[in-house]
Amino acid sequence: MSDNEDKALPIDRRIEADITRAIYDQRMPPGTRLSEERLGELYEVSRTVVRKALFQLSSRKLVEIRPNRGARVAQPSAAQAREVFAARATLEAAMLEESMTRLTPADIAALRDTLAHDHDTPTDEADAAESIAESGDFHRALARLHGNTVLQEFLDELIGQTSLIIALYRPRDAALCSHDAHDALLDAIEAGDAATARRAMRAHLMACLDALELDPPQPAALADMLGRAR
Amino acid sequence: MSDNEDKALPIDRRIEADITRAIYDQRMPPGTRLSEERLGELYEVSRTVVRKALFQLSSRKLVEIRPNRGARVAQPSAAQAREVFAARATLEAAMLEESMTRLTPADIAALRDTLAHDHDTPTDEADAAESIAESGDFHRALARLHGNTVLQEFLDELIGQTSLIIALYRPRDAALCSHDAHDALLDAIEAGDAATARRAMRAHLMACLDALELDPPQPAALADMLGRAR
DNA sequence: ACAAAGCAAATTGTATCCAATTATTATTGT
DNA sequence: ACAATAATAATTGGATACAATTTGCTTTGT
Repeated sequence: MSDNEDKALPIDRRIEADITRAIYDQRMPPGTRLSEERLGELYEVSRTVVRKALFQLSSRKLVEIRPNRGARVAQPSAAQAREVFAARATLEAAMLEESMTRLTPADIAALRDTLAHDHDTPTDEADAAESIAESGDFHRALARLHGNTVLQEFLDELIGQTSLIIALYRPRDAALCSHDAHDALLDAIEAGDAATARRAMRAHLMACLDALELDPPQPAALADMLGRAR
Repeated sequence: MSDNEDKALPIDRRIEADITRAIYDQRMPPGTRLSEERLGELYEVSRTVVRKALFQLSSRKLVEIRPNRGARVAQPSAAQAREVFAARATLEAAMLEESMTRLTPADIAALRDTLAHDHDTPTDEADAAESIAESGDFHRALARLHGNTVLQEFLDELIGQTSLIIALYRPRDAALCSHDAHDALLDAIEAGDAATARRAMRAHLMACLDALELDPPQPAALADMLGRAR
């Protein structure tokens, strides 16, 4: 009875879900090799079904499959990172603006509850992973209020990719997409009109993007590290 | 030398592309069964690679795979149809509004050329299929001007699903997403500001949606067809 | 003659096997 | 001792074989 959590969903879906969760929770860093045979023996299943799961994951851009070279957890480039955030800004701003007419005070209260619940966690150390996951949840909850499941699912994909981007490009200490930022965003939503909310959302996402360290970490500074070479 | 068009792309990609094109061109109606064995012998390839292609297609929602029941060309429900059009309206309106600052007269001229090229075709009869494909091309071209490839690819998916929706729900004669409508849209873009263009795009897509016959074609009218039954 | 159960054919799901490619290690020559 | 090359091991791509499920048909009983 306490064997697997979801008993109904097929084994390949379970593998997919497990890897997805591991990526979201920052346990599987970008670049991690995903050997078909290894995964197969882990789940006691043939490579056939593992391959199926890996292909599904690659269609969501969470893993990258290079021909004859196997699958790895994807490593989005800086350019891709910028595009994902730009896409999120466009999409989430538009969705929020359209939601504004329908947004009830109860909706906003519910969102605040989610945030308050998160405030308990100290946000101190390496549980930044949890903070990132919760940030995603907030954006997902906001999108759900819009009501369009097609856009919801697409945003889900983008948020998933954002996990990888943050894992790759977040500076050592900086907390990203802080709860405070979400609080401020909610304030703007509550107080302002549609256009204001739209701008606030875009500003928030662009701030998150700016907090990243997308520029290469000194690729040519090698000489310096070797003393007074060259 | 004249064997296959694209020699470089792997066989599973080719199958995928062929089916995609067949759907776009309305040659493969929704609901068409896609037997793994049949496709395999058609392309002289094993079921393994056919399955791969079919799964890719299902992730783009062009085919529907039901466990142990095989794959069919997808049949989006009326509810899904509405959501896809709503998603397109939100997305394309937002993208267009953001493009407006960058849009040069040359861009608009290029778009008009595409439309003029299409005007040649009489739009008379069953080549409505071609008209539909060209309509998609117009929207794709417009999206390309925005510059974000992530949103571009997503819109591509939505346009693909739109092919299925039109195949399912377009009334007998009515031409959908007419060239005239696109001309008018371009006029609005050329003349107006960002907000105007946004509204024009939304109005255009909603007009397309309204032209569809989404309501069930008299599911309870069966009795009438059978004379004075009941 | 009709309904229901059972049987047979076809189709999908999964495992295993072989071929092809890539990565790693060993070897050899300078 | 190092570089380049050759041999070997490991891993993925694809085909075949078998198991499980579904579908259509036949048969049987009332």
